[in-house]
Amino acid sequence: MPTRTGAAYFGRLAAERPDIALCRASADVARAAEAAAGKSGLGVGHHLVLKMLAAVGPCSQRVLGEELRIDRSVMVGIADELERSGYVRRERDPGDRRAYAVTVTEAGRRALAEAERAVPEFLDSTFAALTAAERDQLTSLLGKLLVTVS
Amino acid sequence: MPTRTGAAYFGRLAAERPDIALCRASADVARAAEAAAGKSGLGVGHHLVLKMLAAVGPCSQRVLGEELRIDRSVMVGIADELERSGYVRRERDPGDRRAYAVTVTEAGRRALAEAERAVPEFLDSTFAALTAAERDQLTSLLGKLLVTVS
DNA sequence: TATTGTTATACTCTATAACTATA
DNA sequence: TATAGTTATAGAGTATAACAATA
Repeated sequence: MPTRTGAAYFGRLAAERPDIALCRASADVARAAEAAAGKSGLGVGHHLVLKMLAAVGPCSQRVLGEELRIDRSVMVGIADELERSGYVRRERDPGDRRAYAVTVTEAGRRALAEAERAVPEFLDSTFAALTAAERDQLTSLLGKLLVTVS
Repeated sequence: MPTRTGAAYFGRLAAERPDIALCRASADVARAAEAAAGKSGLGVGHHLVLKMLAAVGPCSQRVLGEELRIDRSVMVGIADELERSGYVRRERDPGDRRAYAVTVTEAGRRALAEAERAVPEFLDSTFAALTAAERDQLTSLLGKLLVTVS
């Protein structure tokens, strides 16, 4: 039997296996996000840490990592780099001197604001195949999924 | 300022950033898939290769890799392991002697059938938070996304 | 020249274990 | 004992470059 092309097989697979569709879509989106993040000079993890700090205030590295699902051993490097860039300060938490109170600086807020400006365009191009309503639907479905799985 | 907990911050983030929700949901699902695949003895990639071969007939490693998005250098190892398990044969393609015509064996079909039996339960538990209609919605939305991004 | 399969290699992500200083 | 941060390391997953055989 000769070799067939198998073209368009993936479409059938994705229709049958939401898990596979989810993982491949995620890989594509993650790659696009990395490319977009690269332009602003902030990695995705750095961006998220800055964003969370700006939203909830000073946090320990443990809390940042738990919420953002970044391992503490990885968080060390992200905090190092953010600190070296002047975007973050590591102050000791007076209530628990083992922990840092990681704090955004003004420069960090500016870098975040600049990175945030690129987000709508990134989302629009990445999710261009979906209408606004469909995008909301997707967000809602993923939200339900996340509650149980994580 | 004392360190705050930041609990439930991720929910807000996911509601605002479908890309992040997608990537985290995917990571969770992939982990569940790996665990489920581990039980049947077939890795996820091995399972997919067997499934595609059973569905479309003998394929070259290149075609398998392109469709399943597995790099050819990785496909070598998967084909090696499937061959060593007796699930696949590598016959030379008479039409192009550079390429193999990778072919499922009977043992391969049996292993695939057994692995496939575990899939519905895996999907039901992984996507338990969604109704059947919502699961279809998700599949359809991801399908639209995949067409453009990939 | 280009392509299939192969090998070696590298890079990212993630995870684990062990250590320190604090609790 | 347990926890926060740190370091080193190891394992996946993915990607690149170079090579032999063939087209």
